[in-house]
Amino acid sequence: MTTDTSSAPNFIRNQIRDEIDAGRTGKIVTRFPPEPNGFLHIGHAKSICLNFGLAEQFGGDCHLRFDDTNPAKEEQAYIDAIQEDVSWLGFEWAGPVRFASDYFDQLYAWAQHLIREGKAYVDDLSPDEIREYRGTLTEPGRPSPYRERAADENLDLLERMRTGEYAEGEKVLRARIDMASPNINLRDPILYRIRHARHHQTGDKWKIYPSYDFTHGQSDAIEGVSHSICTLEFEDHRPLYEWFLDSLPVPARPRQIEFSRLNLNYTLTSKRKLKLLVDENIVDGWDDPRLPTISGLRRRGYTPGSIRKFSDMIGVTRADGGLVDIAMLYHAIRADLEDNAPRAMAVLKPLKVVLTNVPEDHEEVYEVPGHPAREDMAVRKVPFTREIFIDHDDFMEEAPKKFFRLAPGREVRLRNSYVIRCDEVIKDASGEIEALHCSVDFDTLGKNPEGRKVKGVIHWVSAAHGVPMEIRLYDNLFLEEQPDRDKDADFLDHLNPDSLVVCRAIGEPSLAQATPESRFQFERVGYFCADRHACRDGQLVFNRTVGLKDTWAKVQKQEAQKQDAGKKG
RNA sequence: UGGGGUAUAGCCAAGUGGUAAGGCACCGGUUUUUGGUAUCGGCAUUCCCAGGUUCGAAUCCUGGUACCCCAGCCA
Repeated sequence: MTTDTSSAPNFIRNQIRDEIDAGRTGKIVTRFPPEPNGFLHIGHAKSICLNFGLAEQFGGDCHLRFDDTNPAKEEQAYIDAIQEDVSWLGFEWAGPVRFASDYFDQLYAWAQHLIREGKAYVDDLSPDEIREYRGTLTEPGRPSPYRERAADENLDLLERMRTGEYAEGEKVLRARIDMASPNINLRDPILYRIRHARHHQTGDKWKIYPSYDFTHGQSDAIEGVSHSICTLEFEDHRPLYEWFLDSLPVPARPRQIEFSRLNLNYTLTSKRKLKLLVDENIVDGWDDPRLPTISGLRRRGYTPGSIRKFSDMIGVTRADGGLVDIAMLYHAIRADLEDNAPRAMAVLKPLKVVLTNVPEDHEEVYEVPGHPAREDMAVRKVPFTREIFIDHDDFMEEAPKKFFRLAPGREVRLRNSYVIRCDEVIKDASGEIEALHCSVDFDTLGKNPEGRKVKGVIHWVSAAHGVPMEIRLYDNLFLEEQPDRDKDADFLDHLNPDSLVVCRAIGEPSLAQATPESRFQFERVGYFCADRHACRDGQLVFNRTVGLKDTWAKVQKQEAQKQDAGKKG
């Protein structure tokens, strides 16, 4: 898979191009600024591809900066996981990993600067009172009684907040802007709040922590970020972002640009809700293959290239309220794996077939290409014996005409091997099919049979040589396109009870060598990835990344609908 | 009902006054020892709606409509 830089244009890229052409900008510096309060998901991947992609395209830098201003929600484990995800996607940040907390000293000095300028004050109002004084969407706010405090007093109070003299919630530092602004973000936003919490980077040094608004733009400025790209919900914060840059002696003048965040159907891209699924053990951790987390996609079998391709496909715009079809993600990974995944045969629902005209001790071994179009991939040895397994879905006792597979009296090609005919169906006492007796046409190896056309080809595995495997068939976690659309309902009501189905499968012997995270196409079935945790110590465990397109399933569905309509009509 | 945004096909999305790119999905043909892949063809007389300007409008103007975001000491 190519890791070439995206060629897809977008409004941000066009804008930067124009700025460069007009000589209005210097070095391009972007940043990816996650808060380490959870794992990254596909929506973050879009932002990562955008920010790192822009830096690559324009010969600039992209920083990785943790926006760690709220120690109550953050953990070192998330910091580690986020770095691994970004690296896995194939991006390298410029310079060291950065933290907003690296700038806490500077931020504090700037807060003092604001106080001296009469642009900030310590407020003693309680959280409830602050909300009340803030007004509503349609009514202006009122000034706090503490708004006119003298600079010296404010300086002293802030210092005492810093050293832990007050309890949480007792005091805050606020910007002094405009309590009547129609933009609520400008109604004296909070700059610092008291938190007696240990911070993962700064330990117990601070008892107060700066807010996002007071941190973000200044951090960008300190790092020399030229373009600070974020999602649409921060658009209303831009005047505030600029107010701080205008009010402080910052070393650079970054510009904030917003784009719309990604919504994918049949899943969730809300960190809070993903965390709930993890915390409630509804899924198997943050890297559960059903989650749209980067680590979940990885474990499911997605490649970095496929995620980058997907990002290119969906584009970058300011249009909101959209919902991207997950079929696009499926397309992206199929396109990658079609070219790059070696092929193998695996039987998910084994049905024994006895080839009655093959001697008991007969054995032949085929050398089969690893990939139909890639000669660089190693050939594999596929043994053929009297007893084999085929997939239950490839046999029907009473088969419709359009069924090109095995049925009593019908012929089918064993992939890479002979044409066989089904002579007899063996059942147990309860009437369940136990095995099939078939006969081989030995004149069909590598050539078509005389005088008749055999349309069907099915995969199979030698019973004597096949290796047992656990296969995990993953499907969408939710049944609804937008599980959290109804704000008053519980999105958990839409969970798909069949999002994970486990199969006891049998694979061709070459699969015994599969290493964790190796990917295969199981021919006629789908793409599978050896589970990075469970596939070890001789255990073979594969996750279904995505199925192959299935025209037969589509035909079946249409036939069923026709029958339904027939009954009703 | 204050403020800030967004509307182009089932979905994503180019397009910036010269006569609607592309991708996904879908439908059909060809090839095929994967009902896969590949390949060929189809898929918006019209751009949220209504007026207006213009030789010419998705693009400009006016007035509507729908949807998204904001009232955390979260980010």
